[in-house]
Amino acid sequence: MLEAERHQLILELLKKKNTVKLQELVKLTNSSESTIRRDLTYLEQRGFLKRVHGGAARLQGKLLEPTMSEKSTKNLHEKQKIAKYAAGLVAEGESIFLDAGSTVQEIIPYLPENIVVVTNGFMNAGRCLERGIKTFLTGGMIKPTTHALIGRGAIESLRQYHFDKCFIGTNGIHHKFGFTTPDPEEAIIKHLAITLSREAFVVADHTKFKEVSFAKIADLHEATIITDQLDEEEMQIYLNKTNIKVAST
Amino acid sequence: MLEAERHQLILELLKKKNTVKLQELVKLTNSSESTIRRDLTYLEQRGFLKRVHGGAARLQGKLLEPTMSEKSTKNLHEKQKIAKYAAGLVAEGESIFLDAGSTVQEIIPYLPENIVVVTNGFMNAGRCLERGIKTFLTGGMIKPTTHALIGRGAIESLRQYHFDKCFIGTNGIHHKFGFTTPDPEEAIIKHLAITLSREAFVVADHTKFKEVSFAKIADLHEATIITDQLDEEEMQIYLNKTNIKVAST
DNA sequence: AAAAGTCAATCAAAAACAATCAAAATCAGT
DNA sequence: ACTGATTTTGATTGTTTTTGATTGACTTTT
Repeated sequence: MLEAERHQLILELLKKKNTVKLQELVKLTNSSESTIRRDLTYLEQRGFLKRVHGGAARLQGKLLEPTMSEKSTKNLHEKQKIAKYAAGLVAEGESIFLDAGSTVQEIIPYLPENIVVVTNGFMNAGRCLERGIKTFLTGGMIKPTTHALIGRGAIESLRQYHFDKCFIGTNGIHHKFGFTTPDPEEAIIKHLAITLSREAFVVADHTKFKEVSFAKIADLHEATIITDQLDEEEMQIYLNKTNIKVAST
Repeated sequence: MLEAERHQLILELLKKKNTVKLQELVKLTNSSESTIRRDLTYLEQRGFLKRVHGGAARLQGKLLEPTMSEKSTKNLHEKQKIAKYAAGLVAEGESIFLDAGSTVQEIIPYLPENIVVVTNGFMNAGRCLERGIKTFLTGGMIKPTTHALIGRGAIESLRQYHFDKCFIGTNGIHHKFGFTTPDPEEAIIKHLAITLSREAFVVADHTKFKEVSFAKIADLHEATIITDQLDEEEMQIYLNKTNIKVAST
C-alpha cells in the first residue's frame, strides 16, 4: 500500500472516529507497526493529528472551541434555526460583518461562498476560511476568553470598511436599555460595526430578552432582531421600537 | 501504447481511485518503468496530479497540497535549532513582531510568557494564544495559502505599533539582491515590520542562501541573519554586508 | 511488582528513484 | 522511399527512500 494512501486512510478514519488504534491501522493496511508509527509521527508533525498512547487522536478540539464550547452547545438547536434564517438574508456578492459571538458563528456554514466577510472573531475567521470564503480580519488584541479582537487596533481597522449587512451577537435585549454585553471593549466594536452597515441585525435566542448586561451596544432601533420565538405580548413591546424577525422551523 | 493514450488512462484512473501505483500502470500499459515515470513527471508539471513515492495521487484534497504543511516538516530540525536561538534573544517584557513564515512559527514554543507579540500570521496568533502570550493581530485579508494577513488593512494596523525585535522569514538570501520572497504583498509587510523594529532578525536555514525569489523584502544590512550553518567562505561574503548569528547545537 | 503492551532508535534489505545512454520509432525534407 | 535529425522508449547505473525486524526503554494494566 502506498504511503500517501495510508495517510489518506488514517485521516479519513480520524474524521469519522475521533481516535484510531495503531493495531487497527496495522491490520487495515497490511503494514508493519514501524511503518504506521512513522506515518503517525509524520502526520502529527504536520499538525493533522495528535499521537496518543496506542494510536492517534483527532486534533482540532482545542483551537476551534476552547472556552466557548459550553456556550455554543446551549440552545444549539435554536441558534441554528436563527443562523439559517440569518444566512438566508445574505446574497451573493455582498460584504458582511460577523462579530465574535457564539450565535453568529453558527451562521457561517449556511453562507453563500461568493461573498466577502469581515470579522473580529478569530475563530470565525478560521471557519470562513475553511468554507473558502474571502475573509478579512480586523486587527487588535486577541481577548483570550472569547478570542475576539478588541482595542484600538480593532476599531481603526474596522473603520476602513463598509458593509451591506452585519450580524451581531448580544447578551441582553431590553426595551429600555437596548442591546448590552459584558465587555465595554466589545460593545464599542459591535456598535461601530452597526453604524458601518447598510442593514444591521442582532441575532439572539429568546433567553436574551429582558436581560441587561454591563455595557451598552446600541439602542433597539439601530438593528433588526433575529430570534427564534417570542410570545405575542412581548412582541408588542419591542415592535414599537424596532424590527423583529422570527425564524420559523 | 501511445503517449497521449497513457496520459488519458492515468488521469481517468486517478479520477476513480484517488491514487495509483507506478507498477500498476506498468502492467496496465505494457510500458517500462522509465516511461511511466516520465509520464507522471510530465503530468505533475502540468498540474494534473501529485507524484508520491511509488506512484501518483490526485491533487484536490487539500490534505495533500504542498502548501504550508509540507514546508514545515522540511529541515525541521534545523529550523528548531534556529528557533531556539532566536527565542533566546527575547527578554521578558519586550514587544516583538512575528511574521507568518514556517521557520518563525517554530520560535513560539520557546518564547518567554511575559511578552507582547504582534503577528500577521493567523496560525501563529493561535499558537501564541495557547502559550498564554498577550497577542495582537494585524488586520487585513487572510491569504488562503499561507494564512498570512496582507493588504492595506495589514499595513495600516501594523503602523500602529513599534517593536523591540522582529523575526522575519524569507525565501532567498543573496549578497546582491538581499532578502526576497514570492509574494510582493507579504514582502511589503515584512519590510514594514523591519523598519518598525529596534532590532530586526531574519531567520532562515542554510538552504535559503544564494536563492533569489520574486519580491524584495529588504537589503541585507537592514536585518541580522539567524541561521543554522554556513561555511567560512560564504560567511565572509555576507559578513561585509550584515550581521550573522549561527545557532549552534 | 510483574506482565503485557507500546514506544523510539537502529539497521539492513527491498523498493523506488533520478540520471544517463543507446536502441527503436517517428518525423522532415528531399 | 531514403537519409539524417528528433523524439520516444527501455535498460542500466548508482543513490535515496521506504520498509519491517529487532533491541531495550518506557507505560499501562493486572
